[in-house]
Amino acid sequence: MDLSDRKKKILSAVIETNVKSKKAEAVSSKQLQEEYLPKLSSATIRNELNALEEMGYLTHLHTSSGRVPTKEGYEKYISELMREKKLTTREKENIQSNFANKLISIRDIIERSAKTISKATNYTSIVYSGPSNRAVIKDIKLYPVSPTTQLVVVVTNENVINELTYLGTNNEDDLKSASDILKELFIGKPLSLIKNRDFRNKVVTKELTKYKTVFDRVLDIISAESNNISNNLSIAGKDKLMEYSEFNDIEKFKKAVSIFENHESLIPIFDNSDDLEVSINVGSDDTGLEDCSVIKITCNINDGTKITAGVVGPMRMDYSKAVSVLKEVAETIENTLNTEGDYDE
Amino acid sequence: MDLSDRKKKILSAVIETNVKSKKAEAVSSKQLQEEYLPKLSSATIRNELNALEEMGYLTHLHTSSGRVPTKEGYEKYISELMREKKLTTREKENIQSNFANKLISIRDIIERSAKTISKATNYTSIVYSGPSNRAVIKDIKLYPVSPTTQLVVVVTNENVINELTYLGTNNEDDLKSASDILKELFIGKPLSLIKNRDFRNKVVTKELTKYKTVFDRVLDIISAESNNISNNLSIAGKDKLMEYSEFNDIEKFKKAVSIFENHESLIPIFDNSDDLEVSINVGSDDTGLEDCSVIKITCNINDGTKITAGVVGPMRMDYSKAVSVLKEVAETIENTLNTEGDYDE
DNA sequence: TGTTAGCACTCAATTATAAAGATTGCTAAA
DNA sequence: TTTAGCAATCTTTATAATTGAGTGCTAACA
Repeated sequence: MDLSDRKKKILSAVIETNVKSKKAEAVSSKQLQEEYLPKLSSATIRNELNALEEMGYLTHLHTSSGRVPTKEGYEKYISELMREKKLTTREKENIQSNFANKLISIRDIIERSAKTISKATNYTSIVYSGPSNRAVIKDIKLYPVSPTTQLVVVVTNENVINELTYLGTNNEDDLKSASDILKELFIGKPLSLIKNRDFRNKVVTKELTKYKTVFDRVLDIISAESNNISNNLSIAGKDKLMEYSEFNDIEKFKKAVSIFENHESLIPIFDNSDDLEVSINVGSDDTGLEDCSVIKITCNINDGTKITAGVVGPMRMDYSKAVSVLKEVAETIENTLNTEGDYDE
Repeated sequence: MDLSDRKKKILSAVIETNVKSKKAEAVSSKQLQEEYLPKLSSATIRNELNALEEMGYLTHLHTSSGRVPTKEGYEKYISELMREKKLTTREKENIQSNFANKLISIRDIIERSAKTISKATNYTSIVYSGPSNRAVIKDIKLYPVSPTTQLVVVVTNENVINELTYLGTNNEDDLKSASDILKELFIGKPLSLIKNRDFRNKVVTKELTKYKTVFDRVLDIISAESNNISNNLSIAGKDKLMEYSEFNDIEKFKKAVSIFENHESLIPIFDNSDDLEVSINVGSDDTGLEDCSVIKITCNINDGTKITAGVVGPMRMDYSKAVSVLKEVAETIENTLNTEGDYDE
C-alpha cells in the first residue's frame, strides 16, 4: 500500500526522532509539529499518526504516550523511505586505513573488520569467514618424541598446526622419509584440498604404501585443523550495546553479554548468507536477543572464500549509517584480498 | 593484634556466610547463633561483633542491619583464618584435561588457562604472558611483488608474520640470495634475539653488505612482531561477574564489561609480578573496578617466559577456592611447558 | 473535505504517608 | 561474663494522592 507524501514524511520523522533520542522516547504530535511540520496543527498530525497506527507502522505504549515505530514500520522505512547516508571522505579513509599496509590472514581480516565496523557504527559487529581455500601448506615436519608419541608440525601461510600423536613409528629416518614425501606431495596445496577424500586417495596411493599409517594420521590432523581455521568468527564492541537504553534493563543486557561471550549460537546466522547485497533483518529472533536487528553483507573473495560482515544492534538503530559502513568495509575487504592473490605464492 | 578463638570463629563465620549468600546479605547475630554458635545467645554474639567492628574487621551498612566484612576483615581472614580448599581428584583431573594431548603455543596456553580457571572458579579470569623466547624462526621468504613492494613472510613455531614492505630491490634472484643468507643466519634462532641490536650487528656485518637494506628491513619487521606476540593477554568468563549481586547495579556492570572489552589497562596489573607465590589484592583499585579483588600467580617457564594467571571477582569472593584452582593451573602449565622443551626443535 | 481548537480522559511517573519487619545497642539482672 | 528485654533505627513494602504529558474525540471552521 502506498503512503501519501505527508504520511511518508511523518513516518520517517517518527523513526528518525526516535532513533536519535537517547532513551527510546516515544514521539508526540507536538514534537513532530515543532521540529518537522510547523505548518500543520498537532491535531492534524495526530490524525495522521492514527492512520499510520491503523496501517501497522506505529504503535502506542499506552493511551497517552507518543508513537513508537513497529517492526513493520522499520521495514517500510528501510525498503522505501530511508536514504542511504553518504560517508564523508574522512570516514571512508578512516575505514580503509584499518586495512592498509599489510597482507593479512583471514583471521586478521575478520578481526580488523569487526573492530572497524563497530567503531564506525557504534554497534556491536560480527564478522564471519566461511571455509577458505586461502591457507596453503608451506611446510610439513615430523619429529620423533617417544615410542608412542610423535610431533607433527604443519606450517601454512595462515597459521601453524602442531600436534602430538602416534604415527606408528618413532624412527627418525622413517619420519624424515615420510615427511619428505608429504612435502613433495602437498607443499603449495591449499589446506582445504586435504579434506577431499578423492584427492587424498588419488595422490597418496600412487606412492609407496609403506607409510600409510603416517600419511593417514597426518592428513587427518590437517583436515581437522582445516575445518577449524576455516570457521572463524570475530566480535567487536560488545560494550557498545550498553549505550542504548534498550539494554538498561539489566536482565536484557546480561543476556546479550552472555550470548556474545558464548557465541557459537550466532554462527548459523552469519553462515548461510548467499546474498551479495545487504540483508537487513529487523527484530531478528535468531540471535536470541529480543528486539534486535541484524544487518549483514557478504564479500566474495576470488578464491571462493565468503566473508560475512554484520552489525547487531537494537531494533531502534541507525540503519542508514550501518548499511553505508558495511558496504564500505565489504568493498575494502574485497579490494584487499582480491588484488593480492597474484603474488601470494 | 591477635584475636580470641571465639572472635576468629565469628569473623570467619561472618565472611563465609556473606560469601555464600546470593545477594551479599549482611549477617545478623541471630543467624550466627543458629548456624554456628548455638551455645551462645545472640546478645553475646552482638557484643563480639561490636568488638570486631571496633577493630575494623566488620562494618555496618546502617544502624539496624547485620554486619558485613571490611577490606581489612578479608585481609585478616586470608592471612590468618582461611584454610585452603583441597580440590577433589575430579576437579584436578578436570583442570589437567584442558592441557592434555597437544603441544601448544603460548597463545593457546593462555587461552586455555583463562577458560579453565574461569570455569573452575566461576569468576572472570585473566592470563597474561610476558616476553617470551619460545618463538623460534622456522622459515624466511621474500617475494617480489612490484618495483616498490615486496612481501616478507617469516614463519615461527608460534605464528606467521607476513608484511608488504619496500626492500630496495624487486629482483627475484637478489631476493632469493638475501633470503638464503637470512635463513642460514636465523633459522632456529628465537624471535626475541632479533630485537637485540648487538646480536644483529655482530651476525649481519660478517656477511656481504650488498643486501644491507633488505636485512635491516626484514629484521625490523621481525623485531616489531616479536614485541607484538610477546605481550599476550587472554580473558575468559566476562559474563561470570554478572552472577554476583555486586554487579546488579547496571552502571557497575557496564563499567566492568567495558574494562574487560578494552583490556589494555589491565596489562600492568598482570605484568609486574615477580611473585612466585600467590598474591591476593583485596579491593584492588588498579583494575578500575570498585570493590574488586585480584588474585594472581606467576609461572616461571624454563626458557624465561613468565605467565601470570589470575582471577578478578567481587571483594566478597571465595578466595580459598580461587587460590587452589590457580595453584593447580599454574602447576599444570609449568609441567606442560617445561617437559616439552626437549623435542620442540 | 481537510484542518483545527478545545477539552475530557488515560496512564506513567513522582511524591507523600503509613505500616511492617529486621536488627542493633543499651540496660539491668542473672 | 552472659543474657533477656526493650526502645530506637532504618530498610522495605504497600497504599494513596498528585502531577503532567499526550491522546482521542467533538464541533466549529476554511
